[in-house]
Amino acid sequence: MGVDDQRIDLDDLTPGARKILEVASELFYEQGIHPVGVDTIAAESKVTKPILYKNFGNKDGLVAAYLRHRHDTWWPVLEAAIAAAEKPRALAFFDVYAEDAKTITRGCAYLNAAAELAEEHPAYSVIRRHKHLVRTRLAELIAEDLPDTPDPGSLADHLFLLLEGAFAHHRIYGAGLLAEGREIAEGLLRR
Amino acid sequence: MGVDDQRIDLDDLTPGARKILEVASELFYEQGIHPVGVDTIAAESKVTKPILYKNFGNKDGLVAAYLRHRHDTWWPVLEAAIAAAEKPRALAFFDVYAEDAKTITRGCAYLNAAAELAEEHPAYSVIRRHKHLVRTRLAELIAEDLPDTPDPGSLADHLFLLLEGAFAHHRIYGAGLLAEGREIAEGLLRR
DNA sequence: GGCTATGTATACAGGTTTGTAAAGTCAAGG
DNA sequence: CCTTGACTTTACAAACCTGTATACATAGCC
Repeated sequence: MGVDDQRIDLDDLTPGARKILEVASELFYEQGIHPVGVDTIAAESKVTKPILYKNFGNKDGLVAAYLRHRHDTWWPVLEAAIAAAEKPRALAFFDVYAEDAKTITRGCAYLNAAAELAEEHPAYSVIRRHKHLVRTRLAELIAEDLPDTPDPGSLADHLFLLLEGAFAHHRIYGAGLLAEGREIAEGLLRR
Repeated sequence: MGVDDQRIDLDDLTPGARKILEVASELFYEQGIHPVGVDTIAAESKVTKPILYKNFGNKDGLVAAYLRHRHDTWWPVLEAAIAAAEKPRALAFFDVYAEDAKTITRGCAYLNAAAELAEEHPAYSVIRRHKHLVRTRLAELIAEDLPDTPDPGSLADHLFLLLEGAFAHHRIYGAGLLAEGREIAEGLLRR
């Protein structure tokens, strides 16, 4: 419960619902939420609209499911990178983001969605939760790996801003800024 | 020429066009681009649709004009703050952003627009230019005020990421992150 | 006076959007 | 054998969207 009661368990989804979610995830990220209609999603996934509405309620529900599913599949990738990383493990965040940026070219899906949606949208809490988890996980790693840091919370937020600032501008400045952010972060952690 | 040939000179606009631009700027920022229709803009500004299309061509043209106008009115405010600031003047960026954040609550208008628009959209170059000007102006101030800095370009980008990272998350984390970013920046500049 | 630019009022074309209704197919499992 | 659940097909309702056409009013300026 708590967070997990909103998880999307792919095994619980019918094949049609799973296909819809896959196609919607791809299109929503590549083109944004508003430009992609449910007709397009239904056509592309070869599953009909009534099934879409039966499974996700309405478009807003599908958007929320898209972001939840994206988080749920991405998070284990992050944790695996953290588990495999040398100390200071906080740099693993930069590596995972850089790896993502090789295949996805529109920056942060959550910030993009937040820019399009009103705060009342059911997906907005998903966005907030995702960012909150990133920020707190980063703070945990700093506190564990650099226990002698005078102000670990401030250092964690410092890295958070470097990481997220670079990713937010990925579409404008490309991957270079992310690499530069990583170098700066490395310098900060060495002291 | 160069950049200025795309400036929006408010004196060159007819009263109707000016009103349209004002109303569109407000609505596009507050609600986003896609949710605001031209009918709404025409109704709210009490100027009819044919005048809107005569002055701005189409909705895309109005969106581009919105961002150009926003930049053109904001930039002198920034320059005034820079002129009035003590060294290191780079901190003036944080103060202007923080002042903005008191009245506007949806973060960076340019990142928000970038998230909604395709790269082929006529407004996209306006977004790129705005961010580029911010980044280079910041680098100029660093180079002038801290001439002994070993790597001024890297320090400038460091501040850029702190500044923009905090502003990009304004809608999620509020003004606190911006204040924290400023403190971190102050610490970096003191050395 | 007459030209030009600005704006109004009204209506419409043509397309796209979300969302629903109704009837029927197909396969697994008790 | 028969119920249940997943899915299809087709059609439709009701908004909403961008953009245009037509005809008229008004005011400044040469």
